[in-house]
Amino acid sequence: MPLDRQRIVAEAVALLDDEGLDGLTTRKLAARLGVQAATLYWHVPSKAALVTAIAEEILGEQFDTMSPPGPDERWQDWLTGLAQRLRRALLAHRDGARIISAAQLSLTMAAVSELAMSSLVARGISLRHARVIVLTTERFTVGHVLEEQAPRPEGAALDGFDLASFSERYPTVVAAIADYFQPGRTVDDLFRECLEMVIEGAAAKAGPPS
Amino acid sequence: MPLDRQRIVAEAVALLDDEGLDGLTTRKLAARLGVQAATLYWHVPSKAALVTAIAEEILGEQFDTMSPPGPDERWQDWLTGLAQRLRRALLAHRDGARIISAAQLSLTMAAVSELAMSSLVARGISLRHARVIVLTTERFTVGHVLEEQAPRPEGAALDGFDLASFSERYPTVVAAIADYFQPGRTVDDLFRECLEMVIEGAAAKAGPPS
DNA sequence: CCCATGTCTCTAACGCTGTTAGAGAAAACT
DNA sequence: AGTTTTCTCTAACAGCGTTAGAGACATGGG
Repeated sequence: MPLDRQRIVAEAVALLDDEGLDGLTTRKLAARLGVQAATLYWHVPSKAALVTAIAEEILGEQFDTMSPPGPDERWQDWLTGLAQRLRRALLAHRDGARIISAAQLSLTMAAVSELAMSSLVARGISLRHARVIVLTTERFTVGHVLEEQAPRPEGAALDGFDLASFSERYPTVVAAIADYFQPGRTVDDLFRECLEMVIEGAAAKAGPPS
Repeated sequence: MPLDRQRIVAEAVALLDDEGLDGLTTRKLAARLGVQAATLYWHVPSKAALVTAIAEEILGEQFDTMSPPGPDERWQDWLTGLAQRLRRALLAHRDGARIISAAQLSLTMAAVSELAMSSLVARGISLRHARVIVLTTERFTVGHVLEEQAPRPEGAALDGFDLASFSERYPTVVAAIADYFQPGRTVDDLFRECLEMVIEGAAAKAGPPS
């Protein structure tokens, strides 16, 4: 069975999950496919293009089917669901947010934006506002997941890190983190609250007269 | 004059501005300092630590002095200014947002969060809400600038990119971009509008009873 | 049947990266 | 003067993305 682009991308995603973006290497990927590294270049023009293809693959897992908001659905709720799917797509794979950031131009992302903006416009929101709302939601989501997936600082980076003096200097931050580690609460709750806030701002901006 | 950590970081920022994050290399940096690459490792433990130090330097340029909101100042306006300063810090240097994302743990950023959260708490906002507000604002800002600084896709990546079919498939996105290129409007306006929206959501969430 | 053409993979290498080991110079203390 | 500490050097390692060019293999034409 000959190698093809789709198998390469699929195996690249698997390698990404195993080793992260920094471990995603043309040689390791080739080895997994039982092939020499140079061979990949017959199917894929560059590693940057491979990363973009990975991004499409990852997004495609959550956005293979997209539907506009139902007639009785508030656009706020629909957009919230969209953002949550985007987050789920990024979280489903290691360094997912970094992959999306590194991707050069994602058609899937364009399709998401298109559907979102046009749906808002269809609800009577101005094009400019729709753009602001969708852009803000997307960029916040990516920014948020980017930090969610940031590696817990290892021992090496924490030489001379004194928790006591940190707590003294930044008591509110520490208290906020402590609150965030309360038993019932999860990282999903935090995202939901933040997103809710963004969407609330969107509603305020979109339909003050409505 | 012997080499010291501060000179290394300063020159690293200059190199960053000249060549971007991908061009920031230990050997090039050493050459600029008239030294061998290995020498850097006596002053800095690793490149990751160097990137973190660069992040601190960049943030420090905008946040060397920080003051809480004035007694007559709305916290919304104050927080808006803070986010705008953060954006300015990131935009002031090439790949600034990527640098901040790659940094492992920034004390300056912690100080910003501390001041922001405690200022909101001082205004009667609950700790949890303050955390959500500050986190959302910060992450949105980083996510936004990250895309602002993303390289314009080059000719190489646009093989087989057909603008006509793109406009056909994603008309709303294209229209929104066109709107955004109108003569009077700048990228700063777009950020301001998005940020305004976030802050408005924050106000709605923070003070429903107030 | 043989040859040519395209498709796919190989070996080998280039220049680059971050990083380490260990030698040496120079300056500062004892 | 001798020893120790501070700083820089040379040399090298393993790994990276990428390219050139040689070969294997199948396919289709004369």
